[in-house]
Amino acid sequence: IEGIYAHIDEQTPKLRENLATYEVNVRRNLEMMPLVLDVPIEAAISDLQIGGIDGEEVRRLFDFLEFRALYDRLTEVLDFDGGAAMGDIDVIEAEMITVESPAAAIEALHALPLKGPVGLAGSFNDAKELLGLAVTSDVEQGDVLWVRRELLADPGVAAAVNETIGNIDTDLCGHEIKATMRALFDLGIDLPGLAIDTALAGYLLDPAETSYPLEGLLLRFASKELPGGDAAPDGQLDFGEDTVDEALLAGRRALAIATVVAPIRESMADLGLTELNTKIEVPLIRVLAKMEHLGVGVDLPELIRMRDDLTAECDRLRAATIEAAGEDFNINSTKQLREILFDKLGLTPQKKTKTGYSTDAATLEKLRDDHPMVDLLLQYREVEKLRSTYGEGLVAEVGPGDRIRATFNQTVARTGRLSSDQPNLHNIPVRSERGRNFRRAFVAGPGKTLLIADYNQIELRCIAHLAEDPGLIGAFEAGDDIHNATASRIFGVESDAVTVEQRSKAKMVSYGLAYGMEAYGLGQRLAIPTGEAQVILDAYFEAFPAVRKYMDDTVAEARQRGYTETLFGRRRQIPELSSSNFRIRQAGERQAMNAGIQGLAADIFKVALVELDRALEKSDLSAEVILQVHDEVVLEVAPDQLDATRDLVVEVMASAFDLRVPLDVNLADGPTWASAKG
DNA sequence: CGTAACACGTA
DNA sequence: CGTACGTGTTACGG
Repeated sequence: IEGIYAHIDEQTPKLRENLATYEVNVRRNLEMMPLVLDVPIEAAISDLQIGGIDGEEVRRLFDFLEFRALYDRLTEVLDFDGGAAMGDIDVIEAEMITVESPAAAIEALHALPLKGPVGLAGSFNDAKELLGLAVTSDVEQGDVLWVRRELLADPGVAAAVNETIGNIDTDLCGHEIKATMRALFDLGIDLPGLAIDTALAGYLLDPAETSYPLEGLLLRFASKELPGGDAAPDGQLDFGEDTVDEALLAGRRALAIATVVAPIRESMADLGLTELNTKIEVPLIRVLAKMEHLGVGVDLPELIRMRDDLTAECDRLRAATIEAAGEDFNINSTKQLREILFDKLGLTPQKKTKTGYSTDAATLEKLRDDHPMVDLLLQYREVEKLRSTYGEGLVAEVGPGDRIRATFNQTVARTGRLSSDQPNLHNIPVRSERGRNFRRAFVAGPGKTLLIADYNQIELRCIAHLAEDPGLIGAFEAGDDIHNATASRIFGVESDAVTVEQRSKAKMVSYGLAYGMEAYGLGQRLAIPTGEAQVILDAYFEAFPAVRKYMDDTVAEARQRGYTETLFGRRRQIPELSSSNFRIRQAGERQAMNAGIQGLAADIFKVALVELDRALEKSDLSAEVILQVHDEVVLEVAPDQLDATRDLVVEVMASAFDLRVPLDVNLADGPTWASAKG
């Protein structure tokens, strides 16, 4: 506790700020939910990140921070008596049912009651290989069946799993279950009956968290703990008991999941998240697991060739840049580069970062004519990026069958989008010619071809729908080139008289405003004075007045409620909206403006993905979705089914959701990902 | 070894 | 002084 106080002395201003917003939330909770107040105090303790200290210390901490009044109110309403509530937390314990033969496993699986929520927990080793499966048998008794991997690999056992917990009617529950589903596909096991994933539920309740550990949910929603969870902190030796076996750890987790499901469902219902969860997010888990399981084919020799070519050119450009600089230095070090450019060569700094003058591409672009090394450096940066991130990076991720199997994260992006890692397939280059070449290395499997479908201007269409702007809606309904139509209205010229430059500016404005861009930012991007940018912005809002009203209303509503909500009910807290810091508050306003737009587009896309997978499974087509990039899907298709698959994809994507404007879908096909061009 | 900072790729 | 991400690199503290 002394350590905490010492820390508080340093951090007091920041802590006070956090606690101020926290207090607002608790007060609101107190007013809104006077009967379910066991949640806030637990949340309070975990929010303060002082888990492990007892009630008396919590009280002292509240006291110290001058929140004694709040504490008193909480204890009064909660009947929370300091120490007792913290001390008497139940610990989850499991009684494992283990089986030694396929026959015993099959019998045990069929003997599972499967009544009420069934907790399922996979166990993995460091290499992320599945070690076995824990399935709750009797949650009250704490009985959990453990089936280890060797038994799951038996076809009879796999079939029994499919027939029991794979049954669509099972109330199957998991936590970060996608990884388990993905591993089970290898064994021919499919779990289409999944009803809820508690980590995903945690994300829907608050998408701003960085992770959703089961331990935290268990404490918050069931006031229980997992034993042995408090491993020795990093850097300290753990002199605890012998290694607990994997089966028991997974068993406890399975029980914890089954325990926490009911109150989590209640919370989701309270926030209106049930339909979003059951209709979209949960079904999406299996679709993503399938995509991850299949992976995308790569032309490995081609990829290696590209990497080697880039390496050679990198070496050449690095040498040339250092030669031009007249001094050896680490070209990848911005710190060293700054000294060369601005101290030694005396070039004019453009803008500053936290640690000194910036050396980013925009800066270097302006200095290009001032010294020969600048142009070489820009070339080096471009090639080095391609070499390291995409050349080396992609080659390192190629798996069995020359396929790359990324992870599609469903609980990361605060807007509801997906993200991809290991590798990130959402940022494979496309804009520059050289970068785009990497897409030629993403290929269809043997005897297959790729079909690529993407939504045309989906975010702008979302704006048109949300703002109900007659001008925007009219342009989309007429099927006009939207940037041309916008330019025509902004600059007051006939649509056939719009110049390339005007169209480009209109495009910049359209996308900028979805992010809350202001005149200064627009001016920077268009390389024009802020005043001129303001004129363009004013003209835009005059042409599309409903858009400005939508933006204003959205921010006002978000500020009043403390969160934003998409059309599908996806919530996002934005505490920055009540910050006393002008800059932070403005950032919050931009996030609020963007959340409904990007979020709606993400929701529509998720619906399309789920329905596309469902329609393909129902059809006799063999096509499979293998990639997703925010508004684009890539499918692997048998060439003789191309026409039929195209029809189905367009139909499903275009009708995923009824907006006030049509959803337009672009199609392309070919042997590689490069076949698609916007 | 982990983290911050910078830079830069995508929608 | 435009939103949302993930990765590679260097620098730096423990």
